[in-house]
Amino acid sequence: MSDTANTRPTLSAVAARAGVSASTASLVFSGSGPVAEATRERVLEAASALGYAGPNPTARSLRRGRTGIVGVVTEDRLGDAFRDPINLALLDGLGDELADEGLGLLVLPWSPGSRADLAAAPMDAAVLLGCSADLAGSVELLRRRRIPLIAIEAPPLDGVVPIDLDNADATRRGAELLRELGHERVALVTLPLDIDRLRAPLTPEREAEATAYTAMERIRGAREVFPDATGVSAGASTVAEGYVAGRALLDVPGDRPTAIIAQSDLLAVGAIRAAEELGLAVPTDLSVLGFDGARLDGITSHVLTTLAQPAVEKGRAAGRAVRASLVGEMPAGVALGAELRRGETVAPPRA
Amino acid sequence: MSDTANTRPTLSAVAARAGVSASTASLVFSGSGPVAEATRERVLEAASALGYAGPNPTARSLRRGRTGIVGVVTEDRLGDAFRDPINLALLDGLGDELADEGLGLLVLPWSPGSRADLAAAPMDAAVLLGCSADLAGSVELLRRRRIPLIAIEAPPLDGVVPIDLDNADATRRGAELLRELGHERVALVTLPLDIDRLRAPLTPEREAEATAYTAMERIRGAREVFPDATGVSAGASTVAEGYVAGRALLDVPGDRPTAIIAQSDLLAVGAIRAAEELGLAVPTDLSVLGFDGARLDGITSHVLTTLAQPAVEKGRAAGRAVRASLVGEMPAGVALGAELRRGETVAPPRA
DNA sequence: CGATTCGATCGAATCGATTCGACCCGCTTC
DNA sequence: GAAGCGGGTCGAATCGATTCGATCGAATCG
Repeated sequence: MSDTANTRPTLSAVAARAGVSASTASLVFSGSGPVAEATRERVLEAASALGYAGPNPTARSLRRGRTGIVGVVTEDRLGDAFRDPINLALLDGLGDELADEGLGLLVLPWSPGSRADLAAAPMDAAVLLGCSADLAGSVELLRRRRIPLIAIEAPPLDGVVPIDLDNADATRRGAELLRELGHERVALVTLPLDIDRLRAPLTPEREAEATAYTAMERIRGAREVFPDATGVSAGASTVAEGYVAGRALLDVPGDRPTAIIAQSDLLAVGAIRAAEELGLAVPTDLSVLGFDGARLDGITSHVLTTLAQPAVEKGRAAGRAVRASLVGEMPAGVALGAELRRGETVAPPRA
Repeated sequence: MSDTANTRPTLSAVAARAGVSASTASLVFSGSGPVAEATRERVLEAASALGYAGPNPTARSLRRGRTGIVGVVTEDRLGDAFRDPINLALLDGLGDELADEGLGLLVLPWSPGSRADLAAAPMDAAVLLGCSADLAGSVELLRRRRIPLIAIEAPPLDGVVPIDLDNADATRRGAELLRELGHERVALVTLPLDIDRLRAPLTPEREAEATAYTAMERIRGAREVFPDATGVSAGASTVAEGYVAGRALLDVPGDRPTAIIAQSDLLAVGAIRAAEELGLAVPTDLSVLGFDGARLDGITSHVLTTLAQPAVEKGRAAGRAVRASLVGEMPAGVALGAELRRGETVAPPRA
């Protein structure tokens, strides 16, 4: 107790007190190398007497060239990124896979302008998650740091390992179902098209300038079946936004769409709510297709027809890619598929 | 291009190429100290020629004694901790407050046994978030590292800055409202009592062994008004768990409770759902009180009567405490209050 | 019994920066 | 013209560990 200085004890201090060299003390803590039992005990005793908490992580990282940290680059505020159940599922998978390796997740909310942190944050690898905007910019910055980069559902980028989802094809299959049922007037409710997250009708101009890869791929898939399909973009993947979008599409004079392709389940639920509020029954008066198939704890009583994606597996795949990169391999990209899950929200259009 | 070795360039390499000393090159990047404009340019030029991405964060951290990282110790899997809207709101506040300072959040899901990471993760401070179980153990470990510790709603701990909520008092006020309305048979749906998260009726034994501070405080507050109140503990703060708890409390022979005090809004929603499924109208046949007052995007159409807590502010307060600690101050703890928000889910009991 | 091996330990170099004090030089100031 | 000053640069120490190669005694082997 008495010799516990008010400064953090170092390994050398412990070694000195135990009467051994720093090298030997280091071996005791790192476990790499033979140490006599008696010595080990003396060192540990000295450590606990000094209140030594183990090797300084920073110093160890410097020497070893590994921080044990994986950055997760998300958009926005932390909370927003994690508000989406699909991201949460992904995090579950990612965390799982990395925890085994003792890797921690450093969350890097990233907005254009604040890129300083990306350059200065200690990490061994980075996972780019839904960086719809200016992905290229951040990638460039990170690439210079020569750390492995894994991107979730991003356009192909040199030197970046892609973890992909067949967004276009899955949406196409969903759209085909609608067409087979007889639908012709189909409207889209898309995810935000860019960081501005404008809540507005789709226009060729807006689509041309869109930066959100996932949203655009899903639009593309829908158009393969309904080439003229249009719709509105939501400001976020939430029920509230889906509701607003739903009102915009349904509360109009003239011919309403008979089906809505929503780009997330939350948006779908919102659209359904809007429909019901307008006196439209789902699926009798309106079919609604979702995307994600994530657990929507308590959010709705409808069993959505949706394109269920393997979100946890997406995270796991990313985690495995990170691990592979860290041992020097160049992991192959992964392409995952979503599966059309038939629920109770689509039906033939009313005659 | 040609002299870009396959190894990461260092500051010295840049300095050498620019024909200056490492010290001067360092000044260029850190900005602390005068550098002639011409020199600065030469250094930056050399840096970009070598593809230098800026000072190695780890080395910088070692020298400066600061990592720029704040650990957030949560329970469980990442996803679970973030599934609770109240934690998300807290993260928003915390992230906001820390981002200004350039601090990143390192997420440390912590389960008994895996405490290795807590010892080895580089961080300048740690925020303990809902560490119901074995808090003492992790605190001891972290305290040895001499880093500032901030705990959200935890029992008082030496050397740990508390960010508290008046859980007991708030619940008491909610309970008083119920009593004033005439309720006598009141049941509790509590948050998990410990890491086992047993979904089971409350018993004196279980309560005695409970480790979840928040849950116990809220129980205590309720008992100040209804000393004999009992109920069930949920396995998580979710609608599904609330539903199960609600069934357990309501689907019974004999006298049902006329009111339920749920320890979170999600649990309250679940309980309401259970009630309605049993043909009980809320609030006519059953009053339900929630806790949190967080945004429940699209989860329910009921306007909950609840104890709204300032979750974002809780995060901000934690963030401020972290910042204060980092400049050497010993921040005072903060005690926040929840406010009874009258919704449409409580009413006098049916006569 | 000499040679070899092995286990235990240590010294010194190293990881990649930051920072303090010294130094040089050109200018002002009395 | 000497002293003083301050901008600009550099050398060397330092942060706290890890790790490689060397050393040394004891045990094994032929």
